[in-house]
Amino acid sequence: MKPKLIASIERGEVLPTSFFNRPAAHVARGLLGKALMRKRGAIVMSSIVTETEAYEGPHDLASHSARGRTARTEVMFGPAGRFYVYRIYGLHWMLNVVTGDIDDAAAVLIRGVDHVSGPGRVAASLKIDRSLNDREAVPETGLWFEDLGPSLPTRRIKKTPRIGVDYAGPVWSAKKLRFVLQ
DNA sequence: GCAGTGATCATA
DNA sequence: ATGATCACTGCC
Repeated sequence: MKPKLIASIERGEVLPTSFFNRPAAHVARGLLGKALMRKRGAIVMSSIVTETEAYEGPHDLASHSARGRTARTEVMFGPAGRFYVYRIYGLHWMLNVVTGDIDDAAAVLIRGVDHVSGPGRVAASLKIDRSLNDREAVPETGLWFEDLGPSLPTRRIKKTPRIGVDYAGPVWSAKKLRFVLQ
């Protein structure tokens, strides 16, 4: 399904930096049901976040930051509310938003919006690439989040292990840090 | 099931 | 410089 044009939907409040300056799991859960806004030229699109994954700090063996501070992961060690965008398998862009305090090195992966399933497809549908890396989630960037209203009831949120993180070992691959809007 | 695809990082 | 790995997707 194509994202709706902004003209046809109600506008919400821009999520502030403080929203992201919390533990990754809280942010991942909190982002479900929020609007992911994308502005390119004169076109503004709005998509509802339906699936996320939390990647905690360097102690989380599934997190890129567990490998230490590198050129790629540098943004994870920075302030909350910035995007961490990287390419995987030479093909797909992954969209994350950094969470927690500086040096927490945590982030949330956007895995699904509306009827778009899979993080690579999310980025493709929103025309997201490296140019968004290390940019702030504010309207001026052209990519940001908005709160549309009341928070979701817990029963609509399903928690499961994260996808594709077997390399993290039995303990961290089993942690229920994936959040899906039912 | 598995090929495609290339950046990234450790090793040298 | 070289090689392994990869928070995936699409087609068999």
